[in-house]
Amino acid sequence: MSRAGAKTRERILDEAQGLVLEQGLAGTSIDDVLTAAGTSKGAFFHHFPTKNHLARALVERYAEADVAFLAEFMDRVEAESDDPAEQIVAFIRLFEDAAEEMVSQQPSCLYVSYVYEKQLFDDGTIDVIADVLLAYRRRLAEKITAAFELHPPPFPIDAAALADHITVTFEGAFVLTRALTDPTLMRQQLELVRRYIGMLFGVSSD
Amino acid sequence: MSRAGAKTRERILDEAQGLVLEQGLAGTSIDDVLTAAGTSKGAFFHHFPTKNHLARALVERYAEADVAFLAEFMDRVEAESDDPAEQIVAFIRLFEDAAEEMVSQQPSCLYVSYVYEKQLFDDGTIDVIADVLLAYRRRLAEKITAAFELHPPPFPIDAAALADHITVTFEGAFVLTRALTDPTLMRQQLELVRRYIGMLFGVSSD
DNA sequence: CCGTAAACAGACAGACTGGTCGGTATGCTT
DNA sequence: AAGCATACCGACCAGTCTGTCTGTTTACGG
Repeated sequence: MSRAGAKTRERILDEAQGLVLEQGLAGTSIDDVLTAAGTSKGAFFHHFPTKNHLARALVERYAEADVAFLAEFMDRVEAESDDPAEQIVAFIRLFEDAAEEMVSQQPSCLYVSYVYEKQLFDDGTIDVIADVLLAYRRRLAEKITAAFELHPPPFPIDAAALADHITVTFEGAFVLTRALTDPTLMRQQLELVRRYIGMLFGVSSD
Repeated sequence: MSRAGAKTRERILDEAQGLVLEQGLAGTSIDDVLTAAGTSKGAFFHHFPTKNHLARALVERYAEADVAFLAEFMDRVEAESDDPAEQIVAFIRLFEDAAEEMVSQQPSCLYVSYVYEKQLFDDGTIDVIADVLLAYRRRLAEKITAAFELHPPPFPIDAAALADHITVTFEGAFVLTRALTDPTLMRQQLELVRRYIGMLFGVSSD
């Protein structure tokens, strides 16, 4: 579409994301975003009809990148090994690096902000988040199921729940990281999950 | 102190807690609280000099109850067994029941709301949260350390990190519960942690 | 090089915010 | 009964919020 317009739109999204991650949507005024992005009310409402449309665009962009992450990491670990158990362990290792990077930049997740301010959004916006979480669950759970066929677990265990445990740990670690201002916590927690899954599969997780 | 006053104050705190858990502090106006509590501006500012004082009072009450929980549960599991490993497993089991109860009432944790709206509060308010999290870490970590002496783990593992993993899972499960509207998720996730710790100790976790 | 639409600026409106203030009701103390 | 402190009410104020409007600049097709 527009040539010049796209630039401003991106700048607004970038700055808004930083601010919303830091202080939530309700805590971030449009004027805050304008100041950060160095632009005007006119420009803002030219690109977004309402504040909620910005919120929606934000989470969609965020979710898209997240899904791309999942796909890329999965591709990489599948190229490295044929054993689904080793693939998952390798996946978490990649995840650790990416998560530590995120924490060092800004220890925050847009999903948490959004689900804790639910009433601000129409249902569709929260659905975007649910879809991504379910995508992670599905993709990881099928790997886990395959891994359990090769490496039977010591006790019956739900593959979807174990898949969720990775994202649960990820989101939970953000909370503690913010509360305790400890940038090392994220990696530690994900490493624990990696060890856990390694043990379940009876596979090396070093 | 005051007899009649305490009632209104409590009502304000109760309603405010529900609203803040649901929609965050920035998303909750004083008028919202007044309507819910069926009282007036005058009453509110009689009991709380500012909105932030309410926020502080809220989290202090919440934290106090949380610390009491920790103490009570620990007492109960210590009465049941002398093996620290079994105590921790039993602790998580109690935790599961309490957490499921919380989720069914309102799947939300005040700590998450607060740390994701940090800039609204003075540091002291976040410190209240950090203190509780550290109390959990300390109490659980010393148990874990004791348990590892009786039941050496299969690989070196940081007791504090493992202790944190319980609270990380707890907080993270809230996030997914809210996103997916799945009330069974909390118990599943805590059960996974219980199994994990049971495996590490080589102790039954059924 | 002109016309037209997109891109942007910022003054403005109106609702809502946290917080103030003057006043009243109630109950305890002396 | 007088005096006083606590508890409470709701009109009001100043500032902030989102969203609108008018007008100007920019860029691109013909």
